[in-house]
Amino acid sequence: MSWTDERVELLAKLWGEGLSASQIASQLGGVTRNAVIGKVHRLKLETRVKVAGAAELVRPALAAEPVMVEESVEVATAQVLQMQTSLRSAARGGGVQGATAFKMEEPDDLDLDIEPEAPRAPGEVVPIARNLTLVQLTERTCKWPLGDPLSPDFRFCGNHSDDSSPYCQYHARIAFQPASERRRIR
DNA sequence: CCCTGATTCGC
DNA sequence: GCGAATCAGG
Repeated sequence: MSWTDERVELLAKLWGEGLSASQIASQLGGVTRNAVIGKVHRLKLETRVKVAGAAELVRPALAAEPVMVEESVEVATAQVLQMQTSLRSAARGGGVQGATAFKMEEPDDLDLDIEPEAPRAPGEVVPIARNLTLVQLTERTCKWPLGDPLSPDFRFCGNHSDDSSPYCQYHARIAFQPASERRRIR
């Protein structure tokens, strides 16, 4: 695959929106993240504020000059996704498993993260979804769908899934229920 | 281990 | 110009 004008244009657009090199690579197809990074450098379009993994991702959107509403939403979305990734890795690094989940008893519904149809026992822990888009899924991200597939807000859980499984540990339990355990699920 | 971008250098 | 390998890092 070569760098046609169209592909370069898409690259520049996505890079400007704050997507990571690997995400852009998967969306372009036929190239690796290394290729994307290399191209970005050759094009000298470094404008993006440092990414370097975690730290501050709030600044860029606010510092940028006025943009059209729709574009702002896209940027904000990308940043939120990155933030979730950062928070997740931060929690993982601390070895505190509880930090990535919350008890169902607290009705502090963060809307997007709750699967209404999922039956849960009191006190059972529900993982917070990463809300990844289709192109962000990899071999080891949970592919449990969240929301309306026809909506632009459609996302996937995206939490880590064990090698062969298409779902994270939590959603695998829901997806592959033994007949004995399956009770009334509307 | 998962991920990020940066750089080098043979092609 | 291209991008795999490598480096440095969260």
